[in-house]
Amino acid sequence: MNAGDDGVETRELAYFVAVAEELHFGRAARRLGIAQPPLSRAIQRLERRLGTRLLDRDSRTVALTEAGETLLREGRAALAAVSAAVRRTRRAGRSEPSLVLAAKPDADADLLPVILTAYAATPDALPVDIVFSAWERGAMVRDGRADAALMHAPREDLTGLAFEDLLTEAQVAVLPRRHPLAARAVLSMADLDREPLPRWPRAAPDGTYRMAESGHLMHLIALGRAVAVVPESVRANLRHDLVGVPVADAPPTTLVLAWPEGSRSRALAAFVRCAAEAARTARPAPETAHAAQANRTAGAAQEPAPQNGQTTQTAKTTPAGLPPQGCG
Amino acid sequence: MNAGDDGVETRELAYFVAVAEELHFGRAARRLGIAQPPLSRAIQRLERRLGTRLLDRDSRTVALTEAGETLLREGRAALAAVSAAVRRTRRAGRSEPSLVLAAKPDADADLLPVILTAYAATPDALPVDIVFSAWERGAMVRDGRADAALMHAPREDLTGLAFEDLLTEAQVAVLPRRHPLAARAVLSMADLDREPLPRWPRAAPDGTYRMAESGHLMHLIALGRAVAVVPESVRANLRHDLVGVPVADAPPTTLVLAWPEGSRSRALAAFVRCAAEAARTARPAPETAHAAQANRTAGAAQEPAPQNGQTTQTAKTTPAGLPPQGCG
DNA sequence: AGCGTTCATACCGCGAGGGTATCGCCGGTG
DNA sequence: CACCGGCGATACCCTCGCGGTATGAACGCT
Repeated sequence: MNAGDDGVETRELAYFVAVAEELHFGRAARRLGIAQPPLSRAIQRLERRLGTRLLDRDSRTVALTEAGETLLREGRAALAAVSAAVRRTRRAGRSEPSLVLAAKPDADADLLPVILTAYAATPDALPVDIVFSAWERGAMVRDGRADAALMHAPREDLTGLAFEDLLTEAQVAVLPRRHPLAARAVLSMADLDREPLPRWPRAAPDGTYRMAESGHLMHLIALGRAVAVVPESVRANLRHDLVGVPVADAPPTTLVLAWPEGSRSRALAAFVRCAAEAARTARPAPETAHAAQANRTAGAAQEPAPQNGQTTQTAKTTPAGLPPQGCG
Repeated sequence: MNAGDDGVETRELAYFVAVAEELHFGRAARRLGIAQPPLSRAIQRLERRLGTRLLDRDSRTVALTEAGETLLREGRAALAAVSAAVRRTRRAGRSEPSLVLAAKPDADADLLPVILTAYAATPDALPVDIVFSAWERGAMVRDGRADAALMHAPREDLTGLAFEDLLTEAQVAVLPRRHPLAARAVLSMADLDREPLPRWPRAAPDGTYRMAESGHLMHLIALGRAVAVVPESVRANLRHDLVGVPVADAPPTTLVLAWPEGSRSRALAAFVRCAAEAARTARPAPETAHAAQANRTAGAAQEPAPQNGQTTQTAKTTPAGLPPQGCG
């Protein structure tokens, strides 16, 4: 019933997104591998089709209009959806199927091997490819590059994803062994606020500075250039010159297995079930009390959608297909 | 960094979706308003680009392959995202902004007028357009036709939406006044299972048979052709020949206000906040004074003529700007 | 004023996309 | 079993949209 579009093609969206990101027709055209005039015309055509001005441009500067802002945001989402469709279709067409799991090194609470061996013992287990990424795992699941990802619940943005809790743990501050606070039995966030050092994860929403690898961060900490607040399970793998001190009032972190909303893959459902069970049996200990998932908020990046105490809750869904019973 | 697509255009996706839905090139072509040969070639081109066979066709029958299934699903989502982007951009470009709220007649627990008047009293309240739709409200929010929708939480699919709970209520069975069970003080789902009548909402996930308007359903029930399990608030508006009997083990229903995940609209955020607060304050004190609201139009309009059950009807509610009580 | 930068316009050539005609295949049928 | 009808694929043509080059117009800078 619904044709789905209005003659707006993905190419045009990609063109607009490029211009909106560069705010410069020449650079955008170069990035797109085309000349500048066709790009100008494409934007004009798009504006004509939408019946709205998208960019305020005065031959000296380019700025987004209100409509342009929304098209940038929505257009990115639409392009991501298209390329997710393409990727997932390609993967579904491969003759030898497999699962791609995105993980973050040193951040799986040593659960990864447990999950993998448990799943491998499953009747129709597929091969599982692991890809490591420190800060793109959510995007990888969303755009079809990965089938699932291990992520940290309140810290990372889970909008658009379905997920299953694996393990909730308290957080510790990672400090140099000789740091004044390192001897304390427990800290508070206020203690760290008084530290002159940059703290990680930092609140900065823009991609100012990201840690490509946790080893780098640990090195920085050892050098006395930063402190970090991380899930307590990383204490097990800390360098000898670092210590982890519990932070009493740091919100607990939940390791979750996330996958694209509405996935119908039977294999994925089996993997999720298996991972959840593996996590449950591997950590039979009833977790550290406060499990409150009250504000599992969307706004990891940028400001949260509704600005006042408004909380955006993400729907928690269960894997679609009915997974087969038994996990090894 | 990510171009966003692979040269796959929305037109091609729409073409494929049409064929996949019709499973017939000729009909699909007719539906798309093009001839059949170009459609065949477009599908072939798409298959070549994706490197996968999407349809198994033997000049007598057309069937989806595994990859085709996923492209149908994902492609629909991608097309919805594109048209959502277009619609939202168009709306953002309009000079006189407004909010579009999708509601279901007779299913708002009489909360709609409360919410509307409360929001209208807000400082920068926008005009609110109400569109009624019995079973498409989620899709309307997802694809940008509406900014928000009143939905019922466990009953309706909220994936891809952010939402805020407004009101949780128990469910009642609607029965003809002379029905044997109508005299009972309370029922169980098992009682209804033993009924030979079709029960609504039915479990059938496919769009076998949908009730375009609740009046039709009520009529069917009065005729003794069906029974329904609905939120207890509809008892207030039941026909005289029907009664509502509590169903003890029916899961409670939550009326939620849902909006697109990641919306950045300030107006929407204000509306959501206001609705939540209105619901909270309206609840403890059941309807008394505000029933005679002049603005009752929204909740009262019930007889619009949707011919094929598909059409939705709009009613514009301008903020009269009279009522007291601020919302923030 | 001259120059460089930047977006818009003019004009042109090519190829993708659509149309018509037809073929090949298959299943039903008298 | 030959014929017909329906369907998707192929062949061929044509148009128009997209991209390229050249140039114009507006603006900032020196």
